Amino acid sequence: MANEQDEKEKNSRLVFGDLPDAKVSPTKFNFLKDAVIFRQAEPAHYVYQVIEGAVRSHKLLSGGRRQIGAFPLPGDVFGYENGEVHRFTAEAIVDSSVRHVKRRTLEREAKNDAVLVGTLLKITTDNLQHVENHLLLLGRQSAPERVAAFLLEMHDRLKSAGAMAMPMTRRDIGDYLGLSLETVSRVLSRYQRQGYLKLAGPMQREITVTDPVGLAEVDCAPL
Amino acid sequence: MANEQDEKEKNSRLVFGDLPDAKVSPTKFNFLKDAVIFRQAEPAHYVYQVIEGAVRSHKLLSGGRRQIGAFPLPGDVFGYENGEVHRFTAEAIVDSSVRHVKRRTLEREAKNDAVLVGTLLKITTDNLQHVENHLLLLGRQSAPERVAAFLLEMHDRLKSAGAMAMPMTRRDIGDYLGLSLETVSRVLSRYQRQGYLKLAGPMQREITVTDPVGLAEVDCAPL
DNA sequence: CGATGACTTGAACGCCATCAATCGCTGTGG
DNA sequence: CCACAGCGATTGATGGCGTTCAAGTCATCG
Repeated sequence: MANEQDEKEKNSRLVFGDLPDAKVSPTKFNFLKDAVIFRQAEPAHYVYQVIEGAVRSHKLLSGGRRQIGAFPLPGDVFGYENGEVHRFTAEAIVDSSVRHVKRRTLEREAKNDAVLVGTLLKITTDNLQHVENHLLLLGRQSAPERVAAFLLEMHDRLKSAGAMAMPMTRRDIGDYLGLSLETVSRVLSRYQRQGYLKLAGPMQREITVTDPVGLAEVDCAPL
Repeated sequence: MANEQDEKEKNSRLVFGDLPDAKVSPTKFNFLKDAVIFRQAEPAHYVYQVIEGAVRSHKLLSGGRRQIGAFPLPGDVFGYENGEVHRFTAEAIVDSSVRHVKRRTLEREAKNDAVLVGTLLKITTDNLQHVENHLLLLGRQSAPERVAAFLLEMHDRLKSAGAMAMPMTRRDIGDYLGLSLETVSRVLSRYQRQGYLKLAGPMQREITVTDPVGLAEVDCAPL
């Protein structure tokens, strides 16, 4: 919690950096916008890490309904499944580059490396924790609360001084929050009118949170 | 998937049975209806298993809003957190008995026991998978779909020939599905009228699913 | 420069929550 | 033993929040 960026770099180094060069892929794989990185139910041969760009991982339902589970950003590890298959589909949100390592390799190395085991466990735990918090959001929070939570999450993760350049569309945000794209748009507009944030850029994708404390109050504190 | 009951017994034996007797608690702990087993944010010293009865694990939000994450039933392991604290509160739904083992003990043993490591990983993975599926349900499914999914889940887990004796209230079900208790009641009534199930018993807590295939069609298949 | 895609905003609808009344079962005390 | 209080479930009425449908604007791209 103290320094998320350091954590991320530590994970990165441990999972991707400390393996023998022959076994880890030094190559960057490039994916164009909307390209599929892996599909749900495919065998999970690789574990991935975003180098640059942004990814969305989602599940589909009949009728074109979609639930996005996470937005892996640069530094984030994704697609690490303990099961045999991927449980989400992962796509590049914008042109992105990614590196990967064979899951089998990772597991083999882990047998002789207690620290690596811990790192993998931490990735799973963080994953689990994020999903558990998202349960509460999807099950019991109102639209304004959800959008506030999203903004605060991104505010934290991007730790940008100033405007955040959101790579995802309003529809992506909606599918992450269990809302329609119109509702997301309306709530963002309202927050701008109320002075919580400022929208800018060509598609209003640059968001500057001007009042994180106010948003935290809206995103009703747990308990 | 082939035989869930066997899986459960295997996990049970590996986590609770194969440890030196001195280290595993042979005692049954009894909890009265609505008693708290552990609380969210408490240090997670123990891992638990339901022996008999039923448990609910939940998170709270302001305004009395509650999201139940799981209903551990006999044989199920719960409260296994890789982090230092519990992320849910666990309560007995009805008078229940539970056994537990120290997390530290488990971790120590795991260092010399690759199989135990696998078991713990599997518990975490199952956990993760369940929560991920629940995300989709809470984010994108309609009330009738959610109730159908719940019925099918219970139908699978209780593998009872005939009536299932639901230990939880309509409110518990609602808080699990992100619905109001009234909506749960209405949908159940409608399903009974439509011949999908039969409600019986003092508080209509005995549910017999008469048409699981029909319910599976309602609970819109993923893709 | 027309076409496409993303965003916003308005209007109307609908699903589900909320409020409220009733019923049935359980347990308790007169 | 029975009246009554209390809890859970059901069912109806109403309303609101968010979805859906529909324009209209703006930026990007062929």
